[in-house]
Formats: sequence, C-alpha cells, structure tokens
Amino acid sequence: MAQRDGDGTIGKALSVMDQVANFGRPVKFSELLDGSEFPKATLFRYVQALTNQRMLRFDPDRNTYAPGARLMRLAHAAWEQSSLAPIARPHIDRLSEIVGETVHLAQLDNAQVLYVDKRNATQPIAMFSEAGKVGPAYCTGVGKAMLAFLDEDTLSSVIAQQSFHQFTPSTLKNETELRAELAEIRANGYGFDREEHEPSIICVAMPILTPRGRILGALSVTSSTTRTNLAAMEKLVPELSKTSQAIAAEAQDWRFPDINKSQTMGA
Amino acid sequence: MAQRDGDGTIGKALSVMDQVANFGRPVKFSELLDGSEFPKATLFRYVQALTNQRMLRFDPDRNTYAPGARLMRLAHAAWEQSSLAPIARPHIDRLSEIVGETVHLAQLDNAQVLYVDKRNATQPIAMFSEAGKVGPAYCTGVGKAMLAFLDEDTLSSVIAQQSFHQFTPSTLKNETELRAELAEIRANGYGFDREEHEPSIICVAMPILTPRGRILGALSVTSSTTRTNLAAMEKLVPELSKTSQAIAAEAQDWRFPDINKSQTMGA
DNA sequence: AAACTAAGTTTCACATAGTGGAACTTGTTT
DNA sequence: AAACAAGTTCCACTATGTGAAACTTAGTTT
Repeated sequence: MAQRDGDGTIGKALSVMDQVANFGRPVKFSELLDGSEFPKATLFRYVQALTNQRMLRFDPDRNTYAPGARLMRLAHAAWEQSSLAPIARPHIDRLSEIVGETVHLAQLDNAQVLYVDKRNATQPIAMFSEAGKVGPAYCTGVGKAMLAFLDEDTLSSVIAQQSFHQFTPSTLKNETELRAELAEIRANGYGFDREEHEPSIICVAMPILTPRGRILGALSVTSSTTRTNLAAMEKLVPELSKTSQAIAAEAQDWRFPDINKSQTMGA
Repeated sequence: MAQRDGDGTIGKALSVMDQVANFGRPVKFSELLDGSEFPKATLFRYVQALTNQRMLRFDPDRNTYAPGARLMRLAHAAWEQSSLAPIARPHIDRLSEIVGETVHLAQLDNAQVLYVDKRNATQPIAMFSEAGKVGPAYCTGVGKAMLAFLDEDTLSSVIAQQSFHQFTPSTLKNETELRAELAEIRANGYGFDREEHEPSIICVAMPILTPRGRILGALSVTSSTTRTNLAAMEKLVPELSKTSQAIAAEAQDWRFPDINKSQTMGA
C-alpha cells in the first residue's frame, strides 16, 4: 500500500504526503515517525517544508498535520485537464436523468479505480463515493470493465498489485477467477458488480474506449438489491453504451485551445 | 502570481506544479522552460520525477504535461480533513433548498478565496468542478467577508497581495476603499458583492466565525441583477446567519475519531 | 537527399543541498 | 522536582541535485 519512491527528495516528500493522506485524520508527528522509513530529523524537515508550501496544514492546538489546501487548487487543474469529467459531464447528466440511479465515472490510476465524477440517484442510497476517492479495481464494476481492455503487459502488472481482499462472499478470490471474469466482460462489452465490494450493492459498468481500443475510463450505474436486480440493470446497457460512445467521440476531438496568454483569472 | 519557493528541492518542484497548473491546458516542455527560473537540465529532471510520481501526466502523442491523477486522491483527503465542507454539507443543502439560489462555501488560502463546496439549486454536486477553484479576495462577497475578520497583521499582509484588478466599474480600486468596506462588513456582520467581480452578478456573504472570533470560512448566496436585487438578497441574512452559526458550532465540537488503527479501506 | 534548426535527452565534474546521530528544549506525567 | 516523552535544532559529512555543454532525435528548409 505504501507508495514506493525512487525519485530522490521529491519522491520521498510525496511518500510522506501519501502517508498523511492515508491516515484519514489529522496526525501527530510522532505517529508519522513510527512507521516511517525516515529518521526523525529528516522527516521533520520534510513535514516542515511541506507545511510551508501549504501541502500540509499544521494545527497548532492539537499538534497535528493534515493534507493542505494547495492540493485542492492543483487537483482542480488536474480534474479539468487530466480527467474525462469535464467532457463527460453533460452526457452523465443526461444518463443520470434517464436511469434515475447513481452514476459513476472512473479512471484507472496506479492499479486502482479513481472516481472522477458522480451523479446521485433521485432516491439516494447510503454509500459515499466522491470525486478523488479511490477504490479497488478487482471487485468494482468500473474497475473490472477497465481491466478487461488493458494490454497483457499492463494487465499482469496491475493484477499483481491487487490485494484480493474478501469484502463479501462474492468477491473474486484470485487472479484466475478475475481473468475468467475479464474474458467474459471483453466478450460482452460490459460487466457487473455482483455485490463484490459491498453487500446488496450491484452495478452495470461499461468501458469508455477510443476507436483504436485504448481504455479511457468507465461508466457505471449503481443500485441495490433491495430495489432491483441484475437482469433489470442489464436493460440499461444500450443507454450506457450510447453514453460511453458519445464521451469517447468527444474525447478524441477535444483539443485545448492554442491561445497562449489568455488567463482572465484576476489576482 | 508565481509561487515563491524557499523550501529547497520540494519548494522548487512544487513551483513547477503550480506553473503547469496555471497554464490551464497541457503544456510542452519548452513552454515551461521559457519563463522558468531553472536551467533546462534541472527543469527536465523535476518534470521527469513529477511524472514518475504521477503528479504530472505526460501525453506522448502531443508531448505535453498536465497535472496528474495523484493530486485528486490527495485533494480528496485534503477536502475531507482540512476543509469545512464535510461538516457544512448538510447545512448547505438545507440553505440551498430554502433560498433556491447558488450557495458557495469558501475558505481563505494564501490571500485568495478557495471555494470548497457549492450548491447549484437544481444541479447536483460535481466536486472538483467547483471545489478547488480559486478567486480574488478583494472583490468577492466571501472574500471580503473573511478579510473583515482577520487580525491586523494578517490582514495587511493579505491586502498587500491583492492585485486590485478592475474587473467591473464597481470593483474596489485600492486598499483605502477596501478597508472602508471591511469596516462596514465588520459592523453589519455580513457583506455584499455589488457586481464587483462579474457584471450583473451579486451576492450576500456571511463569515463563519469561531466563538472566539477566529475566521473559519464564509458562506454566500449568489444571484443576478436580472432576477433580483440587493435589498431582496438582504432578506436572506437571517437564514445565512443561522447556517453559519450551525456550521461554526459543529466545527468546534468536531474531533476526528481517536481510534488509531482502523483503516478498513482494502487495497 | 543533404543541410539546417529546434526540441528533447544524457553526461559528468562540481558543490550545494539534504542527511541523520546526537544533543537540546519544551511540555507533560509520576 | 525528577523522569519521561514529544518536538526542535545542530553540525560535520557526503550523497544528491546541479547545469553547461554535448548529443540525439524529429521536423523543416534549401
């Protein structure tokens, strides 16, 4: 789970960022120190520099560090430029209106699923997933839909990084099971989540592919077994497919404006 | 506008991140090099390390760099831990439903306004589409509402960093005008945006203050002169005030769970 | 097709910038 | 008041990052 470095000071400092982020709550210096590969003085300097840079926020009352505000501005730029979300937005709006269930847009990042956008069901069910949230690839609809269309080299490297943690009784248990499932998804062009990540949560997922077959991301419609079933969900496939193709088409065309200096953002 | 460094390699690398983010579009290496303080080889190594770390994404087809996906996961953690947004969420939902207009939640970051959440009345949340966006402090409702409650030391440092760019005829022109406005806001407990940032866009803004008077953020309700006017907007002040106080109260109590080891996030 | 040009990448001698053991300071517990 | 833990600073050492220049592509021009 730890982010291996290798890029000198930059990599090491970023591994500290990950460490802080993974705590999921403000964390004391000493807590970071245990479980850190770095000696006290070194870690201290990193944390100090990162705090100066507002990549971390220090709470003087509680003596804790948390991920800082600068990340949000940078991430906003990442979201606009490196994700499908801005392109996909109108299409997802439309899909969500038609199907009336939760819609997710995800991309593959570092062998994990990164959710980049979401539309809530009209009658939302308890479950939180937001832009920026990450999840496992081997047991989510969007995850498997993307894995199914990776080239073999990338795929085996990604599979090697899966934990195969058994979230529910239906969670796929190992590479063999996963590969069988992926073959099926490849054949059908879409896949399901059969309560593999959370009990009673099911979904249909559809990859978003370039004309040449490169995987850009995935779309899914999520619901719960208390409300519907897989057979009913499968009926949404044509809508999903249409949406996915529309997004892929636009992603191809989309070029950023070539006007160089035109930042109107004041101050 | 450039992010001054001073924290060794970490600060320098992050200044490159800002530079890339500020372009607002994927950028070529040579474009970064012009307007960079770093020599070619040095910049190259930074960009390479950042790309390895997925802080930048390299597009081999177009030879361009853009902010990378890792930022989004980190920012998600920042949003959850270092912003008022998770606490404020239900209150903002409620407010947005009552007033039926656009609601913003913002914090002060580095002398700028950082929007951390938003409600669009009809449309649901798309997280980083608005959250993470930055804007000027001296000519927005939320910006001025926060500046009004800073201590003098911080305030003068922040004012020194304002550009006083003239967005519209009503934009405040200089420190004197701004300070007069801030005094008024301090007296009333709330402030307006009188088309100071965008023509025809007006808002009422309310600070979110701790019991001891420290500024946590600000709330605003935004509308347009085609639909309403300031006098009508002022009628919303009691609702805004109630919401702001509710958020402040919760922010005080809110402590992250003290359970140390309980990460259930698989893989 | 050879000659030119610009963009991107690698090299390598050099010194700056980062390292980390240990000592110190501050705050908390017995 | 002594003992302990957490956080911060010091400083000699050298690993790391530096950047001018050389090289290698890729894209144009003659």
